[in-house]
Order: sequence, then structure tokens, then C-alpha cells
Amino acid sequence: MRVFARDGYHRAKIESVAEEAGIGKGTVYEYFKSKADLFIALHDHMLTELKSFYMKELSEIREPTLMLERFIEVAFQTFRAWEPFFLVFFDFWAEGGRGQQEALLQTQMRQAYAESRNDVAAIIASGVQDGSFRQVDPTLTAASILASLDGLVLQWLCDRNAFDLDLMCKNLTESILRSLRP
Amino acid sequence: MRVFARDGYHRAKIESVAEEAGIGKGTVYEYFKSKADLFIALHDHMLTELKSFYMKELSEIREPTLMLERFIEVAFQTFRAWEPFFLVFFDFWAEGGRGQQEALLQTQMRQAYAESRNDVAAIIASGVQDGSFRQVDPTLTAASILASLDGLVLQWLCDRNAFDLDLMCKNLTESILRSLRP
DNA sequence: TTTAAATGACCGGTTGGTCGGTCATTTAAA
DNA sequence: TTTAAATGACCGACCAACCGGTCATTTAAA
Repeated sequence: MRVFARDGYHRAKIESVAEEAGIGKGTVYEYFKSKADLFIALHDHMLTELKSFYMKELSEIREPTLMLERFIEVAFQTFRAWEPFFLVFFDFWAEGGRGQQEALLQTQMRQAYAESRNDVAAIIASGVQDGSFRQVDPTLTAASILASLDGLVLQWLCDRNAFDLDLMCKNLTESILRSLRP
Repeated sequence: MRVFARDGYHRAKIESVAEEAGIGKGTVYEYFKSKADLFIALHDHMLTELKSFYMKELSEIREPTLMLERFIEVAFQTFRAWEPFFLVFFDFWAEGGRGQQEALLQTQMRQAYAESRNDVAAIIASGVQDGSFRQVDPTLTAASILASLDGLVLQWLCDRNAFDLDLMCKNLTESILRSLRP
């Protein structure tokens, strides 16, 4: 993760990865078939890690509004705390977005996105159900909330002075909750 | 643009670019110092093109609400119409997001982002001024609107079946306008 | 002693960039 | 008007660096 984050997928050398891991280059190939395979494994691993973090932080909350609030808050926390993590996403997007090569990566990204949308959509739907939120399409709304978050990391990683993360978190939470008010 | 969109920056061969342009490989180097130089020139060109398109579509509108509505609509139009254009953005983000290499690209991306934020912020600010919108921080709000749009192209390009663009456009417009209502 | 893991020197394919040379067009001399 | 010189856009064969992946050898565990 550190090497891919620093150098990007294509510039990253297997030898650097080995070095960072404190092993020999050949040893990398004892565990991973190829560079692409290693990259995909990293993608898997990161998504699992991220998801389990969210689960832990949200597990005890039941109320839709609070859940959504907390979800956004946690997202912003991860931006700061797992910066290299998100830098690698640049490459996942670049590689997986283009179907041509790395079809497997694309498939996994689609699944992961779909899963995230469903998770968030479930929160929205329950809020619509119990009247906390107005009637909206849960999936579309979930997609656009995730999009805001993705777009903001992107913007922030490109220029850490673009905006203050805490202020942005407040601002975004308020906007989203207002847009969902019945 | 076509070659970079299809193959991605790193996989794209100068020879392919030359071929696509119907010229010899050596000729490319008569006009561009290096692959990176060509890429940066493309970035410049695309941003100019995009901006002039927005200007044309928005020039006659004065009312902030209508402007914002139209802005989002135009954004969604460009997603569909200029697909390869946005595919290249994957690589701009991946290359420019990492300061290490390609420092020039990063600088230009930061400027471009800042400029876009300012343009949108101006619309928001005028809406706040004339009472169409509630009191919000124009820059933060502009950043998050742009983020939504960026995030949505990303998601849509990764999986064109993720959601319907027209429905999403309607949904997002409504959400944003609601969140800005006084 | 046997087996398995680890290693890094090495190989070969790939590709960014170079360079000597060609040729159509323009300039200007005759 | 004709001819010759000058120009520079264009070309692609070639070079050298780089790096993913292999494998014969070493190390160490069982």
C-alpha cells in the first residue's frame, strides 16, 4: 500500500515493495502470481479493512439520521487517518475504470461500489420508512452521497489547502440532512 | 485524448498516438518535448475546451437558481457526450494527485479546481445575496457540488449500469436546491 | 538428511526518446 | 520564367534503460 500510494501502480517496482516489506524480490512471487495479482489482492484487503472499520463505528446506532451523520463523520476521519490508503484509490480508479486491461479489478470495483450503495441506501430507506426522511430514491441518493465523499477526497488529496476537512464535514452533513428533510 | 482514454497514460504508446494522428512517431517529438509534456498539453486543452462549453451554455442566465440548475444539467450532458474526455481524467487524477512526479500537472490541476470552485461559488454567493439561497459558505458548498459531479462520473464510468444519468440529474438537482433553500 | 522457503543475479520484452536522412515547398538567384 | 539553393516538417530504424518475472543457488527449518 505504501509503495503504490507513493509511486502509483505503474511506477511502483516490485523490488520497492519487497524492500519495504523487508524481503527479497523473488519472495514476493511466492505469494503473488504477478504485479496485477498483488494489486488486486491489495484492493480486496483495503476494502475489507475499510468496511470492517465502518461496521464497527456504526454497529450500535439505530436511528437513520444519526447513522447517516455518523457515517459522514467516519468517512472524513478516514480521509485524514488513512491518507495513503486513499492515494491508492487513484490507481484503482484509473486501472479499474478502463475495462480493457484488468477486467477482474473492474468487476471487483463494481461489486464494491454496488455494495456500498446498498448499505447506504438501506439507511436512507429506513429513514424514509420511519418518516425521518422525505420520499427519495434510496439508491440514487446513496450513490450521490458516496459520490460527494469520493469527490471530496479526490479534491482534498489534490490540494490539501483546498478546504478545511472539519468545516467541510459540518457543511456537507448539514446539506445532506437538509436535502432529506421531509 | 482517444489513445490516453483507451489505454491510460502509462500503457499508451507514443507510437499509438502518432498512428491515431496519422503521422510518424518522430513527428510527435517535433511538437512535444516528451510524453509528459504531451499529457500536460492535453490537460490544458481539455480544460479550456470544457470551460468554454460551460461559458457558452450559461452566459445568458442571470438568476442563481436557474444557473445552478443549468450548470448541473450541462455537467450531466458532458458526461455522456464527452465520455473519452472524462476517462482521461482518471489519469490526470492519478498522475497529478501524487505530487512526487509531474509537479507541473499538479499545479495546473490545483489551479483548475480552484477556478471551478470560484466560478460555482460566485453563483452560490449571488444566490445568498439576493435571498434565493440560505446563508451557506459559498466556497465549501461549491466544492461539495463539484465533488458530487466528479464522484458521479467516476462511479458511472466504472459501471454504466450503476444508475440512470437522467434520473440522477433530476435527483441531484432537487437535493442540491433543497439543501440551499432558505 | 530432507524439504521448503527465500533470495537476487539475470533475462528478455517493451518503449520513450534520438538522429540521420528524405522530400515537398518556398525563396531567390539567374 | 527557369533553375538551384534553402528550409523544416516528417519519418522510422535504432538505442538504451528499465523492470516484471524466472530460476539456480543458498539458507534454514524439520
